[in-house]
Amino acid sequence: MNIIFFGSSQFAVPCLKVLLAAKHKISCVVTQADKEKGRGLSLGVTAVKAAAELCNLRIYQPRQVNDGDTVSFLKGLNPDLFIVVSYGQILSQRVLDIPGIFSINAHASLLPKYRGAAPINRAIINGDKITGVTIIKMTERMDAGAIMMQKTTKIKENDTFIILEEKLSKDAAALLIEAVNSIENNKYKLTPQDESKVTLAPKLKKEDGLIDWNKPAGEIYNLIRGCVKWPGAFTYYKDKLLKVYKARILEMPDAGYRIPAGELFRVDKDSIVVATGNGNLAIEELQVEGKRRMKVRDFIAGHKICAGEKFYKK
RNA sequence: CGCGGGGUGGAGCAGUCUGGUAGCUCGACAGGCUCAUAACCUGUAGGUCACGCGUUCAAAUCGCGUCCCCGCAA
Repeated sequence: MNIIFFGSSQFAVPCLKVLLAAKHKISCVVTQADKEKGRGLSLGVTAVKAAAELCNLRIYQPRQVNDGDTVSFLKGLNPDLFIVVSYGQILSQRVLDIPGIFSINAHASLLPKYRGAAPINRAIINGDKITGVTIIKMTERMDAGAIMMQKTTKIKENDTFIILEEKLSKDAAALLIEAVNSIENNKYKLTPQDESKVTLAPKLKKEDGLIDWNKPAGEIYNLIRGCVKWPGAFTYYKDKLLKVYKARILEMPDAGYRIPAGELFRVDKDSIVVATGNGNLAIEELQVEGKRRMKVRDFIAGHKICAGEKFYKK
C-alpha cells in the first residue's frame, strides 16, 4: 500500500516511526514549510521533517496544501492512503479525494469531544480524568469524520502536557498500525460521530496562559500543567513576566483571615506560597522573562522576595 | 539584519551609568550548639567577572567585534 504521511508537530513523530518500522511504504512525507523567522534569524524545521530527514524519506512542504501544484504533485505519486497526524493545515475535499482508498487522521481526544487543534491542553486545563486517541476517516469538516477506532487513557493528577502528549502519541501510533492493517484486510468499521456530543478545543492563544489568581488553586494547577511547553501559565511580578512551570496545591489550615488572591502568603528558603481564590499554591519551578527556567529555591537565593508581595495580571 | 533581557566562585543575583584590592543569598566542606534537625552559631575552600581586540597608569565597569542563553513577536 502506497502511503503519504502528513504531519508536523512532535505528536506525529511516533506515528511516522512506527509505520516505517512496520515496513509500510511511505512514498512522501508532507509537512509544514520551514518558518524562516524566529528570534534573530533562525529558521524552524518541524519535528516531523527532522525525523523524516533522518530516515531519508521524500519530503514535501507546500505553503498551501490545497493549491493546484500540490494536488497534481500528490496525484502523481498514486497514493492509496493519506495518513494525517497534527499536520497544521486543513485539507480540502479535493485533496482528500486523491488517495485510492481514503484519508485517515489520528486525533488526540475521544471524539466527538475536543475537535480542534489543542485537545491535549484543553483536556488537562479542564481537569478531565480521561482522554484518548481516535482514528477517523477524514472528511472536509475538521475532525468530524466517522470513527474507525478509539483508545481511552487516564489522565493522572500530575500529568503535564508534555507527559500526556508523549503517552497519547504512542497510543496513536499503535492504533494507527491497527487501523492501517484493518484497511489492508478490508475489515474496518466506521461509526459516525454523535453530533450532539461535539465539543471544541480551539488552538491556545498566548493570553490563555494568563493566571487568574482569583480562581481556585485546583484550576490554576490544571492551567499550569496544561500550558507547559506553550504558552506557559504566566503572571506578573515586579513588572516582569513570570512563567510558572510547576506548582503543587498546598493543603493548609485556614489562617483565620482572608488573604487576597495573588498575594504571597509565605516565602521561606525554598518555597513561595501564593494565595488563590480558594486554597494555596506552592510554586516549584518558574521562569522570569529574559532568564532561564529555574527551581524556586534558586530564584529565592537571588531575589529579595518576601511574603505580602503580589503576583498580578499586568 | 523584527523588539528586548542576560552571560560575575557549584546555583541564583548585586556591582557596570559615576573605571581603582570582586560582594550578597544559597549550596559544599570543617567545627560548635542541640535529644535531634532541612534550624542556629563559627570558620574554610572555590572566580583569567563568556571570548577577542582597543582606550587608560589602571577595565567586570568605557569602545568595537564574536559566541552562547532567554522573554516578546511570528
